[in-house]
Amino acid sequence: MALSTSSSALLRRLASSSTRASSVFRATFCSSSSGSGPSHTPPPPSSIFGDDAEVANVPPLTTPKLFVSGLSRLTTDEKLQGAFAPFGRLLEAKVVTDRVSGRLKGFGFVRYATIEEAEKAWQEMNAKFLDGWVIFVDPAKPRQPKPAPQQDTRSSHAGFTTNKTVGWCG
DNA sequence: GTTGAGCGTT
Repeated sequence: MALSTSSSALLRRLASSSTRASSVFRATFCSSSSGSGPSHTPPPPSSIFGDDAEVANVPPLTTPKLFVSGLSRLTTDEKLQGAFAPFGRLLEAKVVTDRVSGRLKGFGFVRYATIEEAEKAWQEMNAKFLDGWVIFVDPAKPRQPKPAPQQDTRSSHAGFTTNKTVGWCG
């Protein structure tokens, strides 16, 4: 099963209406009871994993940079930084702003010092509330394929000049 | 004065 942005996109639809999201969450938690069952909640079988409870539930990150979506349009860099700061050393926390409208796009990026901290923040902050909205954390993709590394086009004196020996030596 | 897809300006 693919546990990735797809599922996040699905959940985000359910969590969109903040005021009416309670019914969605309630339906999620009430799905165990089929109706004719008592209100007694069965304890979780913690010993089912035995002594070898090693589940690869969390794939390792390949980048210390995280993509945070679902942000409120009131959430700024500082808010993002304040929310992700206690989980590790943030090297950068930025929300993306639209240059045309001048407003926040509703998602941002956080970059930690190590992948380890980024993983922790990922687990701790994914599908959590921030500024009244449910945010989703995912590994960030590389920013750009680096299209133009600035080659000097002014070099008319490039090292490709064919040194033509003109003239006769005699 | 925001209501919602998505991966960024330096």
